[in-house]
Amino acid sequence: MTAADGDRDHVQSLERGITVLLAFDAEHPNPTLAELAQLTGFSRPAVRRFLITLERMGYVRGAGGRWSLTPRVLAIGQHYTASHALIELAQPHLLHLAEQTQESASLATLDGDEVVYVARVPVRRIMSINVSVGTRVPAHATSMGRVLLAWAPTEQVDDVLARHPLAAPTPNTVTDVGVLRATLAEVHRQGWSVVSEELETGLLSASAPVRDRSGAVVAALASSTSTGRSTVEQLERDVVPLLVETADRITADLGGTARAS
Amino acid sequence: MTAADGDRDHVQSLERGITVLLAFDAEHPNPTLAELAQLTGFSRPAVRRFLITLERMGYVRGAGGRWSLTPRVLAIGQHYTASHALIELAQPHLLHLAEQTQESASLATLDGDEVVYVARVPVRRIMSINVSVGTRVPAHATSMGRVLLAWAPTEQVDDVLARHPLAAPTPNTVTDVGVLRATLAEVHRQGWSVVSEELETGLLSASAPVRDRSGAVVAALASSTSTGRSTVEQLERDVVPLLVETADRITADLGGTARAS
DNA sequence: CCTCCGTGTACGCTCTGCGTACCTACTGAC
DNA sequence: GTCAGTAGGTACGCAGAGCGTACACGGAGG
Repeated sequence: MTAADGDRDHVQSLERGITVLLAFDAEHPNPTLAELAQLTGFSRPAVRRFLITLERMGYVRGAGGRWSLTPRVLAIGQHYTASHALIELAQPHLLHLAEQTQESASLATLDGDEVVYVARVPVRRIMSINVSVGTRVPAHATSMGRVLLAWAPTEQVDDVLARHPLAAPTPNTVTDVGVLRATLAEVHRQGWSVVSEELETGLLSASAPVRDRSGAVVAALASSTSTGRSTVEQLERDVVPLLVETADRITADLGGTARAS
Repeated sequence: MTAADGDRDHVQSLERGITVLLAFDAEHPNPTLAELAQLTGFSRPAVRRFLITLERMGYVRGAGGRWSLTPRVLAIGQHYTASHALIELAQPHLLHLAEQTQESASLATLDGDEVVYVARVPVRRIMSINVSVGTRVPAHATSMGRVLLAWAPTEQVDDVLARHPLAAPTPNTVTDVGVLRATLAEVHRQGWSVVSEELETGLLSASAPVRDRSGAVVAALASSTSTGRSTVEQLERDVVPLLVETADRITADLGGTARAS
């Protein structure tokens, strides 16, 4: 159409259909057809076609002029989990870590400039937001993100640090690129990271890298607590060794070795 | 095309695109383009178009002739969670229940003849399969399924029980329709369900209903343990009251009351 | 009664999406 | 070195999938 759209190898209906699926959220849990049309910007008949297709596939349900997502939507995410052996493998180790520390244990991966939780054993509610598998947080402000960035390709790190301004969820968040680079070097050297109150006030967490058989860091293991129950010093002394050991064990399960790189 | 396909209001490209996305699984975590074409039955150029579209949306990544899912896929499932206030609301109660019982706590919903876990706090690994949010199990063989069916519309129950043969994962699984109906009536009457070793040998679980403000049962809360650590009698005596109380509290959070119906 | 909200349907046009066919790049056998 | 045999990319022309406009309909509220 408008020349700029001229994208070859782009399947319009697929993107539009997924856009419709994603239009369901906390603000619009049971939209009407007209509402969805407005939200997505597509015509009503178009949205209706997508909805009917999605309904046949079992992802949405229409009743009384209102539409809603079905739990089958959750199955889509399962395919990510299933296709990454690491996640299934890590589960028992996360449980063990959570039991030993009596704190929430998490496994996360880097996606762009964000950290994505891919497995989790919650113990207490510490964060204000409800962290679950799939939740994303800014990488530079978390111990998991620091670990993942510390071993990431240079260009990827540059890319993340180049974003301005870097989000600062708390007054403590380090956003100075120079300081961050130094921190990453330090994390790389010592093999773990502890971050205090940079993502959320009162939140404290430690993280260690998990490697695949090629030695590449593919995930970060973390244990999170609150400033009310622990301190940076306690974490470094008591939790970090356990964390590193657990991460190395997951690495070993993946067929890797815990060498530095 | 072949007349039989003549389905109006069906968007082919959307269904095909999602089919490509779902072709990634444990057996095919890093397929090649040709592999995906074979798996889905679509032509290579078609699959390529879908992949490129999905890649632009951030759901897949292609490298070295191999494709893989990105963690962004998990975000799709988040929309289900976000659009159901119940799930977010229930989280702290699940944590509390898990802490008090020192056993895994789960919240599930009915979808067709299966129960789908929609929230979960794992404590120990008891089941052989890795249960996570999105996991599906046959409804008739679980305490959660029994609870959900006990309050489901008659026709839905008929529909589930009409499936032959009903799956029998263990020798203990009740598959006799008459017995099941009697059990459902009993569950409805007493307000909870305990099931022993019908889904998996050694697995024991109790469940209670969660209602919305209209009084309809919308989810089942469960606590699971193993025959090695508890018995049906212990569960009924110690866990069921706690379970019912917790379920009622979630119901109250939803603005409902714990009346029978 | 009419109006305003909403959904469903018909229909013709266009451009999206289709697959065939062909080309290129790499790998390994011999 | 050649030559299959494998893979992925691309061009292209056709068909029909998917598009939006326009209209019918049904219920709620004035």
